[in-house]
Amino acid sequence: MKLKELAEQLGLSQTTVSRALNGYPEVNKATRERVSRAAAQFGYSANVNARRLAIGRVGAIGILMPNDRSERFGPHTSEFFSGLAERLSQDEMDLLMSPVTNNDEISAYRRLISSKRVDAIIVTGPTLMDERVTMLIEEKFPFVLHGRTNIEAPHAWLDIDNAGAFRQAASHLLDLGHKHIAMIDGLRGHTFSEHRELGYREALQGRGVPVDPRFIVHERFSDEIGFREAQRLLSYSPHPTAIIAGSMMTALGVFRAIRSKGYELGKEVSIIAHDDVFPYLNASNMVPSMTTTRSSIRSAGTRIAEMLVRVLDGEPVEDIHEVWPVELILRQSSGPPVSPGER
Amino acid sequence: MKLKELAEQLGLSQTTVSRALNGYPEVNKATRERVSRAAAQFGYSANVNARRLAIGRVGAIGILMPNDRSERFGPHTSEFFSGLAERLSQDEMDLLMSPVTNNDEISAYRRLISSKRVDAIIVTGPTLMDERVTMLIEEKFPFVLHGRTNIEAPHAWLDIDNAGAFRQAASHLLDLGHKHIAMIDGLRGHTFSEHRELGYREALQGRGVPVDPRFIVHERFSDEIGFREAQRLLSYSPHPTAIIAGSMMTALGVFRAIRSKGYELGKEVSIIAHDDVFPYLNASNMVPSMTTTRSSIRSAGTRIAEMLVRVLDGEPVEDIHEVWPVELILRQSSGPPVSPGER
DNA sequence: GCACAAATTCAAAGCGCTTTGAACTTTAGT
DNA sequence: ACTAAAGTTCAAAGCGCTTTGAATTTGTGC
Repeated sequence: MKLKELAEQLGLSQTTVSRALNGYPEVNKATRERVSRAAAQFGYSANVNARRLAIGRVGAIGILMPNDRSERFGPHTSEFFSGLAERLSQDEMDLLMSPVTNNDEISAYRRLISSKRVDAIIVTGPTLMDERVTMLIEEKFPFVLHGRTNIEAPHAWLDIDNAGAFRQAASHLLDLGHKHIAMIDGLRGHTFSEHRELGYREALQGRGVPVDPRFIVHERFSDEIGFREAQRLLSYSPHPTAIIAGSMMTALGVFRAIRSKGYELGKEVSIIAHDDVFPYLNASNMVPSMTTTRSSIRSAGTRIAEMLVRVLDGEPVEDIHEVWPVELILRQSSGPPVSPGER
Repeated sequence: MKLKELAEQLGLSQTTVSRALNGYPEVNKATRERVSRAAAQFGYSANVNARRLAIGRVGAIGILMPNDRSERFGPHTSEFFSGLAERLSQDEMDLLMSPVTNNDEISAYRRLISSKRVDAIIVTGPTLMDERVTMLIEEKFPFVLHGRTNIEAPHAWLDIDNAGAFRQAASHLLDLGHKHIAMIDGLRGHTFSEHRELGYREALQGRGVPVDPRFIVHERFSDEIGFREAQRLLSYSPHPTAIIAGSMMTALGVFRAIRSKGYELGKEVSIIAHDDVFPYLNASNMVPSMTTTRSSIRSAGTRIAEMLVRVLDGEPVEDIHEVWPVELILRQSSGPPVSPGER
C-alpha cells in the first residue's frame, strides 16, 4: 500500500494524509485520527527511500569498522552498538556499519561521506590529534566523537574521565601501601591511553613515588598480552605489587600471570582493571572478585546517539560535550601488599 | 554534484551517463571512459536514496538485536558483524541494526519488514522450531539463517557441525580414559545447544558410557555461570574429570572453578571449549593452553553475506545451505585423567 | 551509394514521498 | 450580515535516479 492508495481510500489528498501521519499541526484532529486508524488497518508505512529522497536526509548514522583488528572493534563493540541502536531507533535512524578497506581510514571516511549514505558519523578511539576528526571538521560533516582529542576546533564529543579512573585506582593502591605499581593499558597515541597514563603519573607523583618507566606498558588489549606483560613485570626485582589493567581482557591475562608465578591475588599482587561492563564477564564474580574502575559503555552509546540527534538538529556543536566520571568499585583483588613470607 | 549536472558537463544525456556508470553494455567504450573520468574528477557519486527509490531495492540488510541480553548478542557479535560487513560492502549494501523493543521479537521482525528498510534479514540463534523463521517463510521475505532449525520448508541457512564438535570433544576425552564427562552449554531450545548435547550423548553412548543427567548443563554463556556450574559439578562424587564448555566465556569461569577446587587443569580435570575465534582471547595462550573445537564466526559472517546476495539474486533458497565442519585443536587443557594421589 | 541492421544516444515517464502556494471553510469580531 | 483571520485541505512541483521506447548515428553487404 502506498500513500496515494491510502489517500484515495480515505477520500483525502496525499498532502493531508502525509501531514496527518507526520504530525503536522494544520490537520483537523478528527481527520488525523481517521488517517491513523486507516494507516494501522492497512498496515501502511511510508517507503523510506522515497521519504528520505524527498526530505533530503538519509536517516542513517555511519560507523567505520577498522579492519586491522584494532582496539576499536573489540568485545565492547557489541555493547556500544546496543546502546547506540536502542536510542537511534527511536528516531527511525539506522546504523550503518562500513568496513575500512586497504587500511586507509581517511579515504574510507571520505568515501562514506561522498556516498551520501549517512547523515552523520560516529568516530571512536581517537588519537590526541586525530586526523579523522580534523578532516570531518574541515568537511563540516556532522559527527560525534567517542573519546577526546586535543583538537581545538569545536566538535561534539563524549568521553569518560580516563585520567581520573587511573588516578583513583593508583591513589587507592598507594593508600593501601603499595610502592611499586604498574599499568598495562592500550596503545600509545590513543587519547584514552595517554590520559590514563597521565592520571597514573599524577597519583604517583602526588605522593612522591617515583615513576618507573618499565612499569608503564602500552599494548593492544588482549588476554594474551596481559599475560605476557604481567609475567615480564613480575620478573623484575623488585616487582610491582599491584597492576592496573586497561581492560577486562588484559586483566584476565594478568590474573593468570600472577597465579602462574605463585602469588596470591589481592595479597602479594593486587590488580585493578577498567571495566566497560559486559553482561558476560562479571568482575564481581571472579575469584577473587575484581576491583574495577567502572563505566558502562552501553550507556555511552545511548548518550552518543542522543548527542548525534542534537547535532543533526542544528544545536551548536561547541555546546555538545560531556565527561563522565568513573566509579572505583572496591573488591577483593586489591588489598594491602603482603610480602610472601607474611601470609 | 548531481547526475544532471554531470551530464550537462559532458554534453550527454542523463540516461547515457547513468548507464555508463552502471556498466550497461549499450554504451560506447570511449564514452564510458570519458564519463568515468569525469565522475572521478568531480567526485560524483549517485544519491543512494534516489537510486534505491528508482531501483526498488533498499540496499540494506537487517539484523535484529535482542534486548534481553541473550546469547545472540554476546562478544562474538562484533566478529560476526565484521565478517558480514566486509562482504556486504562489496555490493554497496548496508547493515542495519535494529533493536527489539518490548521483548516482542516477532512483531519487531514484522515491523522491520513492513517499514521496507531492508531487502533481507539475517536471523541468528534459532530454536528448533523457530517462529521467526516460520514467519519469514510465510511472509516470503528473503532471509538467511545463521544456524539451523527442524523446519521443513525450504530456506537458506549456514550452520556449523555442532553435534560433530561435541562428539569429537567427548570422543577425544573418552579416548584419553575419562569416564565422567560433563558439558556446560547454552540455553536449551536453541538448535546449536540441542545439537551439541546430541553429539555429546552419541559419543558417550557409542562407548557404552552412561549419561548422567546432572552432568548436562544448559545455561547462558558467561564466565560467572561457568564458574558456578563447574563448582557444582566438581562437588559431586564422583565428580567429572572433564568438562566441555560451549563458549570461551564459560570456559574462563570453568578454569577458575577447577583451580579454586585445587585441581590441576589438564590433569585432574580436563577442559575443552568451543572457540568462535576472537582476536582478543586466544585459546593457545592460556595457561595451560586450551583444547578447543574451533570455527571462525567471522568467516561465517562473510559467507552468510554471500548467501544473502545469492538469495536476493533469485537463486532458489533450497540450494543455499551449508554445514561447516569444526576442528578439534588439541592443547594442554585436556589430558588423561589423573587421580589426585598420582601426580 | 543505398537499404537495412546494429550500435548509441536521448527525452520523458516514473519511483513514492514531502512541501509550496493557492483555494476553500470555518470562526470571530463588529 | 459582512469581513478579516484562522483553520483545513488540495493540486502540483519537486527530490535525483533508472528505464522505457523512440530517435539518431554508425556499420555492413551488395
